[in-house]
Amino acid sequence: MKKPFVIIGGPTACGKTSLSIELAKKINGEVISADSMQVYRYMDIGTAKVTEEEKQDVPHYLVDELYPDEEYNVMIFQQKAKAYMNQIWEKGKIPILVGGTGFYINALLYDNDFTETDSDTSFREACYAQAEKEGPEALFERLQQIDPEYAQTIHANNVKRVTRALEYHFLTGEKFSMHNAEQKEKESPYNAAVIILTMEREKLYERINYRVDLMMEQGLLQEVKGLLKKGYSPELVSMQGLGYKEFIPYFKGECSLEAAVEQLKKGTRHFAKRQLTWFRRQIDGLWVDLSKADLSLAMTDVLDYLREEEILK
RNA sequence: GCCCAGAUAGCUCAGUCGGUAGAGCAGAGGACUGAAAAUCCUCGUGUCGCUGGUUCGAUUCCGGCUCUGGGCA
Repeated sequence: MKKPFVIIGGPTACGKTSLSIELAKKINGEVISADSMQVYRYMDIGTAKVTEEEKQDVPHYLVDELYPDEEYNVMIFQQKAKAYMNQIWEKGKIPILVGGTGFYINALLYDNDFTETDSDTSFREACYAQAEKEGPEALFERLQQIDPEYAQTIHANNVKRVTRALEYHFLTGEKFSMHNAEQKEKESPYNAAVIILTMEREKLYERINYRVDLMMEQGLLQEVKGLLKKGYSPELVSMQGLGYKEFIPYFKGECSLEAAVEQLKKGTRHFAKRQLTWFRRQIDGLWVDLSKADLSLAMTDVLDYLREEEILK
């Protein structure tokens, strides 16, 4: 008997948080965050993290669990999230995965395998050095030699992806394309229902722009300054998040505050678009357009869907 | 009222020595399977302000008009 699992995805600023909390109260659920940035402590305003007040006593996991200089990636997310799911089921409750990081959602939903390897980054660094020195094509040629199938699906300029494929081959002796093909075959081990929240593009962009202005009023600049003051380097993965990296040039005196804010708005809009692309192509589910339905109407649709999918009786 | 400059893609502008046009930004689409809020790829037809004239042919040259800057009174 597969266990019930509810997933709420969607682009940033579309209203995932409030819907997920309402739903959790209705179906006796607890929330696990599928978000690569909200895990980090001290990064509250810029990540639009749920506040204690918003939570309304609904337990949340994978929020505020790491320091900004700690590593986080799909594999760590997957391991932690699985553990929390089991805890939630033991209580007789339903886990609700909420977030905008589609890659993480997939990883958990299909229980993809991420082979454990050591965290030695010397191989990667050598790859970057080569790409830097001889150009990305030189690195890409190596991939064409060992895994032409994967090379065909990827662009030579995507040094990050090329490097990962080379690293995978280096560590396992196998082709990355084979591994990926296997993972794509997988069926979900859960009785899962996926709800994807969306919104008219224009309205979503308006909300994003407005939310950034609000973040500035709430003291985003002080938050970023505080992180730097604590000694967190701009190089950290956490500091590459939207709402953080945009202010580094400003602090260096390389751009005006207005320019940094505009950059953040633009970056967030582009991000929302990429998220939508991911959900469209990668995951089937119920799409709920929040620009056409208010929260209570959307909730009715969601509950109907959960009954159809036999998550609820 | 007169003089000068401009009017070209949603925005800022380039350009066509006369053969119906192109950059940046904005925007759109896509990829992704251990950095994913990251990384990467693709996409530019618009009455060239309106209206006459010259011309085989005008967005380009000439005249008039309208609007917008700036200057002089």
